[in-house]
Amino acid sequence: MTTREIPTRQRILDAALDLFGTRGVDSVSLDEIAREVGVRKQTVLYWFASKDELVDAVLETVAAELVVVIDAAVRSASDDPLERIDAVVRAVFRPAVRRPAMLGLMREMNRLPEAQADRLRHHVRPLVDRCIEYFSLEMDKGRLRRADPGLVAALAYATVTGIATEPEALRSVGWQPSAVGLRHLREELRGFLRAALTP
Amino acid sequence: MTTREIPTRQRILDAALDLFGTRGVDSVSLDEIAREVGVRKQTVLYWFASKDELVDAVLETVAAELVVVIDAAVRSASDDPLERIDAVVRAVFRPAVRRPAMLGLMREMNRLPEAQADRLRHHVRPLVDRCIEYFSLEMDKGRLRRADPGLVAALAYATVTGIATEPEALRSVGWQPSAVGLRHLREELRGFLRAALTP
DNA sequence: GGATATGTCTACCAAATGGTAGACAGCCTT
DNA sequence: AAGGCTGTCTACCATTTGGTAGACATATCC
Repeated sequence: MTTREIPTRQRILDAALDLFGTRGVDSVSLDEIAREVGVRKQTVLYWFASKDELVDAVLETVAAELVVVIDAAVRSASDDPLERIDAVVRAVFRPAVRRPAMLGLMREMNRLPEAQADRLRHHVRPLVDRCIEYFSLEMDKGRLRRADPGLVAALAYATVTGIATEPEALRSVGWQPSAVGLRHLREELRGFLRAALTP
Repeated sequence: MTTREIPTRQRILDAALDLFGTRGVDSVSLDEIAREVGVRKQTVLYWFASKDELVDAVLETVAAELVVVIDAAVRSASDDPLERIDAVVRAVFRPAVRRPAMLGLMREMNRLPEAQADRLRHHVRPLVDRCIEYFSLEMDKGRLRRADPGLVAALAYATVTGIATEPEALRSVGWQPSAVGLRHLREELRGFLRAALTP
């Protein structure tokens, strides 16, 4: 294996993300991941000492990517808070289009054993704090509807990710998770959030 | 086993709901359910031919209960659409307080294999249709913000259930799923939806 | 060129899982 | 009283799972 190719470890992480995301962490066996990568299970266990460790690594990857992408959106060009929020929404939806498994994994995050959930919170926490701070600021300026900034941030977050990770409700009304479907949805959501957040 | 006690079948359903909801369908074994009920695994398999069938039965129970409770809320006393929506929100949150596993199971609904998801949709579909019809009507009357009624219904639904089933985001801001925490949350959500849905 | 390190493999294993076969005890009907 | 039905049990089983031990090949360093 020459050093020019994608290293095995990375390929394992990629395959694991896709499989965990689409079918759930517990339903996917190491064997399956190994098969997907074209390697033996023991090779997976060589790079990650246990399945738990692999799960942690995948979650960290996702969390880190999300944090980066949302963070970039939060301090986007525009000064208008609603434009900023829309940028965040776009940022959350973008990975959904490019990589549907990402959304599944966000859903998986809510059903982790407490130990793993804790490690994850540690990553996301600073981001949440920053958002709350920002919301609070804009509320003081009167540019966002006055309310408990923490709860509003959580509500907005839960709304966006709830929509993103709960395709069931949306599919029931004929919506399809295609790129164009997502754009339509995002536009509707934009109006929804705009109305909910402005004074 | 006299007929006065709770029949085994029901006790199995109850235990399965709790376990599936809190720990996820795949992570719970038949043995575990049986142990919870105080019976052997083979007794579980006597009442439900396979694990799949048990899962189906549990989901049907939950779906049926949700449909009834939401349906009742939809045609609640008040004529004000926002009061009605609030009644629905209350209806969704009530089981959350009384039986946290219910929420977990609602989350599980989004990660079912396609066959089971289909059977479930069949239950929920009429309810969704009714909601869409209602939204459409109120929009015509100008009492709700004009928009694609299907998408708005889905958004509202996803918002509520997203919030209800995604405690992660809320716990990050110090919110706790206690009865009083839920009340506080519901009040904030009420304002949120009111703003988002009114013209 | 030989030693060492790295990465992947073959060969196992113990535990758990969903599921089957069939015994058996109590109840109901005749 | 006898035979059948119902509900639960004991005893297995094949498969899958996460994980271990150690062989083997290739590359790197001295």
